[in-house]
Amino acid sequence: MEEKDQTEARNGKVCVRFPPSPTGLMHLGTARLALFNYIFSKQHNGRLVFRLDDTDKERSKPEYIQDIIDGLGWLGITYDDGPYYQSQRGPVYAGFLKKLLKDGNAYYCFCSREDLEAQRQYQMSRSEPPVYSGKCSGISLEEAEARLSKGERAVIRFRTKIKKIEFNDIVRGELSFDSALLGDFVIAKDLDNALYNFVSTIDDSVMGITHVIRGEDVLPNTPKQILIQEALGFPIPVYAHLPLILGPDRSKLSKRHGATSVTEYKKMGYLPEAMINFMAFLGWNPGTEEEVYSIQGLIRDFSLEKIQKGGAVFNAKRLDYLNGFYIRRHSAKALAELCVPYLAESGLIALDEDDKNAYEIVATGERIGFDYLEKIAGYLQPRLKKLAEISELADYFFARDLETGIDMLKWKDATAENTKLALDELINLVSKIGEGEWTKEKIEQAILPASESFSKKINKTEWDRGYLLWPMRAALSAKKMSLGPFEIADVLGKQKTLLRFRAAIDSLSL
RNA sequence: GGCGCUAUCGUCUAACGGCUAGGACGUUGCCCUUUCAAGGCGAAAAUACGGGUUCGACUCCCGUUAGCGCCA
Repeated sequence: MEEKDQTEARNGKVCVRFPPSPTGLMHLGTARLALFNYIFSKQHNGRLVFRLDDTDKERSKPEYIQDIIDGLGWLGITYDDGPYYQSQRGPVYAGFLKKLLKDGNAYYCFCSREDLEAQRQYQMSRSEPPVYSGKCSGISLEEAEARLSKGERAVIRFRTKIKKIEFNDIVRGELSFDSALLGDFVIAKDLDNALYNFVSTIDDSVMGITHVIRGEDVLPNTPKQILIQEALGFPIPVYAHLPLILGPDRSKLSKRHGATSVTEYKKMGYLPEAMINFMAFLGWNPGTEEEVYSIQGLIRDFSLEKIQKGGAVFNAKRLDYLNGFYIRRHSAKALAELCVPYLAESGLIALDEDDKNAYEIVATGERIGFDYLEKIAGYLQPRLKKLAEISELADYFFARDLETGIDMLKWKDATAENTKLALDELINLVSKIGEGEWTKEKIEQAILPASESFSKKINKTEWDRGYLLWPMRAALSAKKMSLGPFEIADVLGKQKTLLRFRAAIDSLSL
């Protein structure tokens, strides 16, 4: 409720921001921050500003910017304003630095790195807080500028007022910091090179950000930012510091965990809706037992107040489960459409430039329609955790010759002779099914009863359909694990099914 | 070293100060089944520790421990 009051007090739209540093690919932690800001802005009919905090010129790369933009696009996270680039906003920051200098809220510091380091070591050895001594705080602006013009080097420090800084964090409640422990901190290397902490504060204020929703790793920066905002007469935004996403070792998710970028998840065949659902439930839950949430559901039920305070370890198995769940929710048609790029990527099929509904099986040159893919997708649906797995699970539908042989084809203790008998029987049964009635049900009706009597035929006392069905499945798939035999036969069609049975008999080399 | 944040099954989490501490993933047993999945029904699995406050503490307070974060 308090949050609402502060929101209204801003006399306008709620405005949030997503300001990644493009110094690496966008991983889950960053994407989740974007997601929560997006949801919050939608809930309040507000505005989301996209800003690239690219002041680190060495580490910021255009390809990382592209990766972030691609990732957001894929997840369906849109923004209302931006992207802004901090690297292009130098004059704005210089202006505010000059103002602080002129008002005496900042000053030039000529202390050398070595002196500062020595002082810090000394303070730490005496268990004192490592704060700047304030040695240069008495140097007037005129004197400082004179020294600068003579080529002396200096940084710009903020003149910290000793006070208790208190603010209300939506996630963490009342927080208070003693500014004496901060000292006069550095805000810029010089007028043209303001530091991260300073520029992001300036931008948040200038851009009218009402709610700063960010990771708790920057929580210790907040008092400094509030001090800067106060000195410049800016309103203080509402803060919400979210718990971090952790790697398996419980440390902040980063590159060394192999933190996968969002675009990488796309390549592996994760669905954006699964990613959204998964990310939202890292640190948040609706307080009910409902665990399936679309973006619309999140906009309806999400609230910052319900966010967990502790960091959340990323659980890949759960993501896989969710992804499989969402895959199963699609229609066979929709799933097949999603799978086409993966099948093409792995070289199983080629797209037809002229006919959007036609594909070519690369290994055989055979032309197939979309219905072939749709059938496969429908059958494979329960086994798919990631879209990219389609290629491995469906490869035998796109193969020319299969490697079978006795070890693959025999069921349990069956001999090569038994197995040949089974395949002969299958050819016989299948031949009787007309092309026009070639469906999974018809094939099953033709073969299942025979499979029940077949074990007797080869003098097995135990009733076991496997003596007929395993060779069938193996002959059609050449795999120890695959779809059911009737499903495969259905997809393959009568001709290819018979062909594979004969090839299997040949592979027995009797 | 200083400051800060955090603490419920292996993981994500639920539980106005009041039930056998609930759910999900994972693990596991059974069912279904030619294989592998999916599905159905079960099981094991947690309040970090120590003090208070209270008739009663996962919940509130203090301390300890541990983890993490920030500062160079």
